[in-house]
Amino acid sequence: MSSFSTKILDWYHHAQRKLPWRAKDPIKPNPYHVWLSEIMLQQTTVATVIAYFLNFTEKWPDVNSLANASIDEVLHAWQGLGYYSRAHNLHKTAQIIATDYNGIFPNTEEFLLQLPGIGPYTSAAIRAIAFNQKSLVIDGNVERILARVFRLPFPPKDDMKQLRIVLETLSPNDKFGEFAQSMMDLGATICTPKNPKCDICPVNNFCESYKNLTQHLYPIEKLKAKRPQKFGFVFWVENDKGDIWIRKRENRLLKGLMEIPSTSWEIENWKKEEAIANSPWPEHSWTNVIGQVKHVFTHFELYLNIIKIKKSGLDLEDGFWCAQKDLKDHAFPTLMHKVINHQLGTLKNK
DNA sequence: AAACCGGGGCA
DNA sequence: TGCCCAGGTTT
Repeated sequence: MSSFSTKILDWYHHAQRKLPWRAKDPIKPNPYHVWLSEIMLQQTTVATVIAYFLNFTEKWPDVNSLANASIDEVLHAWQGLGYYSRAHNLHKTAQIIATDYNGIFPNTEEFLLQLPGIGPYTSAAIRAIAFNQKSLVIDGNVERILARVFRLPFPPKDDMKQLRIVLETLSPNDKFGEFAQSMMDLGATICTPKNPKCDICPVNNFCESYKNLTQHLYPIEKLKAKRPQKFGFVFWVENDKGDIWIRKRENRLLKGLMEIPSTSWEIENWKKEEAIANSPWPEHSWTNVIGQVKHVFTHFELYLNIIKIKKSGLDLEDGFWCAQKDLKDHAFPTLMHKVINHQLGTLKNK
């Protein structure tokens, strides 16, 4: 009787899922590609990541060239991908590897964990996939598979130690990188959150929940808190030439990205007069609200009211005029793309 | 231990 | 529209 790992590795080789960061067989994995893809894939789907990965590797073919880029260039290439602290940490880590490691990726947990943006998951993934070391790679896919195979009676994140123990019992003694990737592929394509395709699953013989057709009951879920709503105003300022006043965010949320100036975002909606009093230009006569934009973050829903003035010769320190055709050269979060699109139509070159 | 941090895909 | 997701850092 075949083992779990034999079955899933056979399936993995047969499926031959082609992803741009995956090395083709005789060629060794490129640690730079593995690292870059793993950072991009945090909280982000494969379909979204592919285009960003291709663009990054074309712009910056190796870790040294990425280290030599400016943070603004990196943020611009990252815009739309979300979780922008990943881009800051990516850039910092590239510079550390270029200067402290002579451009060579470290391959031990001790050194990998010292790099910004690399925690236990990413360290394990890099060691397995880039260096074929034995490590226990546990992401959301693997958690879901383990919960179903073993009918785990608790939400997976509540006991990571137990997860490592049961994963160990399924793991092979070689092909560590392929096993890690095969588990994540299985979770992404067969052992999916909804409607898992158990009838064609290569390891359904090993799955205790499938034996009782209880796979839909696993993993056990935690209760989630409801997302609060927040409200703000954005101030659309144009001069005679049609240029737009923009500035760089200093707040921790969306730090380093550009914005159309806005109030803070509060639980209570602003009255228009209060919002204006808190704008950089409280003395000017603003239009009524000319548009509204909704954006959902992980932890709150944001509703923005847009108001507008036409003004030239502003003399503020925290921003600058940007011609409409040059907006594409700056890194805006998707939230601000919605505001710009509302005013100007589709922003080109997004 | 819990809160914080974005966005796109999909039913 | 609501729910899902290839985590790490900060508090």
